[in-house]
Amino acid sequence: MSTAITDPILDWYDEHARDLPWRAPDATPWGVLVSEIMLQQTPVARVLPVWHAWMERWPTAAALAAEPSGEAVRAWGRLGYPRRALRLHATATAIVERHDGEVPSSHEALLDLPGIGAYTAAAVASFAYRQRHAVLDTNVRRVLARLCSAEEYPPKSQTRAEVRLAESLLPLDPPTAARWSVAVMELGALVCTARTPRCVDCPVIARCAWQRAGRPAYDGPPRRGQTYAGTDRQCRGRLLAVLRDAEGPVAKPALDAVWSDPVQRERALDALVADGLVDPLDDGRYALPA
DNA sequence: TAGCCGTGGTC
DNA sequence: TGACCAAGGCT
Repeated sequence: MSTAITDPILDWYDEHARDLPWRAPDATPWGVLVSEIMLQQTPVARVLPVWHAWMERWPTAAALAAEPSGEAVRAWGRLGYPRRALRLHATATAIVERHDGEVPSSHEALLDLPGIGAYTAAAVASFAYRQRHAVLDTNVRRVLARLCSAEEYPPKSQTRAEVRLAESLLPLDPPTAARWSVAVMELGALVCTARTPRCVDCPVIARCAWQRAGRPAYDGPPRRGQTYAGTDRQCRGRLLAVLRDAEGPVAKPALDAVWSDPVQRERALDALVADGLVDPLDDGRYALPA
């Protein structure tokens, strides 16, 4: 633990943290969990309205578990990666069945829930229950890569060295560790950004190895560009949007209309059914899952 | 483990 | 303008 790094970032966070609803004093563990799932690969600005509507409608895990999973998929709207909605519904069900309706507080129990991996388990345990865990998301990995390794970007996949580094920086006191975790994430989101870091606003610029090295440009393998137009993903998105926007079941021609290539369309539709995002009815129509 | 899984904003 | 990016997880 190095207070020379942690203290300035904690102080910076106290002054500059965004006022986000899932950080409010009255935020529930369920609200924190919902926010973490929604925020996976999705910007805060797009999550905010959906989170508010979601929490209004389903203030508890039990409330969500009482409804068909298709309602979760519909309420997910255009957040993207709709399997997250399905898994969040499954997690709500598991919380009711296995944890008496309460979001579990142990990292291990959280990890057992569908759609919750190492990051999200650590985030919920830290932010909802003030525990001490290394919280390694894309923001934290980037901050630590620059601050401690003089690299512009972290490695493509997470390494044990990164985990060890994050653990070594964690303050010993659990509530302080939890605040530190959210503080580093916030620093990465607002100052130590991927594209154009605002180093002039950085509270630890004097300690930054990347800064000292002259901010060398990333020289690793090319960071994968994810093309989208024409992919199965785009096709799936179009098909699911038809079902989301419809009141009830939809006839096949309505789906055929949104994608011209029949081979790709059928493949995508089959995959949506296999994923449980689409329910093929006996009468030949399609619906969101019951 | 690399590839897959949505969507929209940014520069 | 199009490539890159945004609080990952699963197989």
